[in-house]
Formats: sequence, structure tokens, C-alpha cells
Amino acid sequence: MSEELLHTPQACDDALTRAFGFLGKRWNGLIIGVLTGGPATFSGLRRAVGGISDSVLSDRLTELAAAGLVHRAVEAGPPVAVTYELTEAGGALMPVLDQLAAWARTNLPAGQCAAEATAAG
Amino acid sequence: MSEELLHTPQACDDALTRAFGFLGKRWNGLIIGVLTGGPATFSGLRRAVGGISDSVLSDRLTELAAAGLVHRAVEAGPPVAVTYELTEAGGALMPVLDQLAAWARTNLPAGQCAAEATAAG
DNA sequence: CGGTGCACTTCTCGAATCGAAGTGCTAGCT
DNA sequence: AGCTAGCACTTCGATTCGAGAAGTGCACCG
Repeated sequence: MSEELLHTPQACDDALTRAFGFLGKRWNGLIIGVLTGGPATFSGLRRAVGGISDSVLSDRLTELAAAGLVHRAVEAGPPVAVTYELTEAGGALMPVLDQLAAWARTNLPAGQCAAEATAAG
Repeated sequence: MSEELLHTPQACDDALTRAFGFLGKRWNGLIIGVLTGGPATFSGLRRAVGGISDSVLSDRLTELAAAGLVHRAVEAGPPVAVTYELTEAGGALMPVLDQLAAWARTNLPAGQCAAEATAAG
């Protein structure tokens, strides 16, 4: 048990660990997923992800912004509007999430989009 | 009055929702990530992911097995040995996790594998 | 016989999350 | 003008989740 017992047990999955530091938090994955469809507002995001609470969404958005994955654009003017959108780093996740969705469609039971079903015919 | 702003709010990210039903749970992503390196035992897994507790690992493994992502192989014989390995569905995640790791290496700060550094030239 | 490792389970405590309500401001209806 | 409604958050109380330690039964090592 000195040198090695397994073939590099977890060589570079250190990157995975960091990735799941964000994606492992209950809603982060979905939030980014929704954002891949374009910029959104706070309440727009809340509706899109469905089931998340204001407080958690606020927290997650702050985290994501601090990590540089999403950009918080505050539009001045009388009605202060806040828009969230992916940064470059966040956008780089789009193909990954796309593959992930494809995987879920193929390998996870009980679920398929109506839009998908029609294409099958 | 611009209705164009909402272009299919969340068309098929229903698949994402299902995917993150698993990956959104604190350790599931890492567990699968470790399993992509080959089959492992309970304690082997515990060591590989690092920081997870027995109870949670047991829960996650049960969930993953119930979802058909990992296979729980019980070897009889006097010393009952249990081995966990990815099923086809779980194995299909490997390329996704690979991309995810690549993304993390590129876009998440403070982290780089020694093995990667060599390729810098 | 005593110590160790494996595969789990059970228990308790603190953290994370939920869900609803509250705050300050603007817009639309009457 | 008064009232309702929406947006972007924050704060509060309650539930659920996860961490850490210890316990169980069995086989191997010395």
C-alpha cells in the first residue's frame, strides 16, 4: 500500500469536483440551463425554473455572478430593471448542458418533450 | 407590447430538470465521475470522492442503483464483496463529465492538473 | 483471542432550503 | 387619487438534508 493500489484513483477529476461545486448545488444547473435560452429577469428566472424560492434564487444568482458565470446587468431609468445573462464562461457550458439534456432524454425514464414526440413520426 | 422577448421559455429543458434531479444532489456527480474510472467498492468510493460520509454514500448509491445508472454486484462467497459499476446509462454520462471537467479546467479559476501542465508547451 | 477492514444502518446536531410575507418603487385601471 | 399588480430583493420561521460518530455482523491476519 505504499506506491499505488489503484490505477490513478482520481487523476484529474479535481476539475469535476470544482464543476460540481456549482452544479451540485440544488438549482444552479437549472438556472444556467434556463439562461442558455437567452437573458432573463429575476422573476422570469423564477418562473422558468419552477419551484425555486426567491431567497434561494437570489443566493444562487449572487454565487453565479461572483463566480463569473452570469452577468448581472442593471438598467437604470425610473423602473430599475435587472437582467441576468451568461458570460463567456457560462456560455461555454451550453454544449455540455445540451449533451446532458440529450443523455437525460435517452437514459432517464418517464419523460419526453411533446415537441420531440412529434418529430418521431 | 413586444411579445417576441419570450422565445419558448423552457422548451425541452425538462430533460435538464430530470438530469439535475440526480446531479443536483451534493455528491452524485462525483460518485459517477469516480465510477467512470472503473468499478469500485463501497469504501473505495468513499476514499475516492473524499469527504463524503458513509450514510450519504449509502443513500446516493441506492438512488443511483434505483435509477439504473449504477449496478450493484454482490459477489457471494464467504467474504461477501459488493462492487459498484456504471450501467450503460451511467456510462453514457462519461463523455458529458469529460466535457464538464474540460470546461471547469478552462473556466473555473485556481486549479490545474499536473498532467495538464505538461501539455502547456 | 484481539485487531482490522468491509458494507452498511442508526442517531443526533447544525446547515441548507423552503415558503410566505415584507419593503420600496413604478405602471395600469377606475 | 386610490387600489391593485409586478419587479427585485430581504427577512423570518419551519422543514429537510447532510455531516460525523458509533454500532452490527462477518471474515481475514497475526
